[in-house]
Amino acid sequence: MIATGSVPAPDGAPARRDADRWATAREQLHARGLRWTPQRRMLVEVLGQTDGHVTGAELVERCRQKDASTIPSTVYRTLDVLEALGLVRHAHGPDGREEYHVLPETEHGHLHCSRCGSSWDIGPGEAAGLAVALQDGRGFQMDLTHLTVSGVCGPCAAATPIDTNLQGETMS
Amino acid sequence: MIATGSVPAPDGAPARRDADRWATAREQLHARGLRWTPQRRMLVEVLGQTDGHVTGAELVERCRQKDASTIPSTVYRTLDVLEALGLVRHAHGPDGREEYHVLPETEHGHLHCSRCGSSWDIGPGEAAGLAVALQDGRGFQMDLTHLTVSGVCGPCAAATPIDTNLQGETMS
DNA sequence: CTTGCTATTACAACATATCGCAACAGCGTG
DNA sequence: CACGCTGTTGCGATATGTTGTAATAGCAAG
Repeated sequence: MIATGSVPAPDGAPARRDADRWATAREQLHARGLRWTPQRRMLVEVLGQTDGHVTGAELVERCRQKDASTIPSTVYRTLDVLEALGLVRHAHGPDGREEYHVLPETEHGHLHCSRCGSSWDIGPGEAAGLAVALQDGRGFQMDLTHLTVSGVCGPCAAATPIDTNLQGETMS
Repeated sequence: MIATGSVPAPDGAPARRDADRWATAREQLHARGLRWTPQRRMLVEVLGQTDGHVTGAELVERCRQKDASTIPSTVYRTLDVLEALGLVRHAHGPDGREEYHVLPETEHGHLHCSRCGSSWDIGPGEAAGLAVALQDGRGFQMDLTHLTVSGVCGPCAAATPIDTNLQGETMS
């Protein structure tokens, strides 16, 4: 896989425009003096076949399927680089694990029910209230893509009206 | 719920009231058929001397100072139990690591600047907008104590010219 | 005080992510 | 096309949590 610069033909990739986005990866790396290596090429390929969210471990796993010699640290480091280029974004799942978003999805955050484990996307509209409050109050610019909100969804709240909440201890 | 009104806080010293909260830990455990062990006693003691936020690793570390034979898994499992009792809450720092809140602090979330690394608390007021939007829109009850918002704080945003049009170049 | 049920612990193996460092390799140059 | 600067990789070590399991010990009953 010594793709010496003269092989512009991206092997039979699906005719999808998304590919264009990733096709620029190499150029973007070059533009910053970074390199286009087999490992990076592979990860970009995997990402190109991905949509939505993926955990870091999942990406490592998929890369391993293509190349069993894949090293985790390389994958994580490459993801850092791609994030710097704006090709991916990461957030943290409800359990704190890394979770990557493949761009260019609509910017969104996540909602996670701690009771049933389901999760949904949060659009800019719903987060606007918080964003404005933080912006006006502190000039803080919220990063919606990194936002994960935990709580209890409607169905679960309705299913278990009375929970063993001991919080908010009424003292004295 | 067992409203133990047997110890109506002999309010001698203001600081002592915090101790009372932890003093009930044993009773609360018993009330659920759980046990009061040296390990739990130690962790509760450590938590009693803590305020604000602590990472799991930090707690493990402090317990180790009191008892070098402390095992991490025991600490984490005990924290889970204490969380079920409502004595502590956990969230995830910007890097996804566990972060515990010792109650009864005012319920709050966290704000973290990805540029300078500083962080602040978010009060119920600021989060109200989001909470209401999620509640009205989906009947979702947000858990503010588990909320961590990432973004760029005012000073950092001011220090760096606007480049949001390009691929957000998040250094690091 | 002894006994017994079972919640808890210690410990080891795993899982996920990061870091240090020496060897390697991409790619611009001569 | 070889050279060499420097970005990258491989890989072991480390950090932080999680989980399985046999052995231990809290606590209440007898």
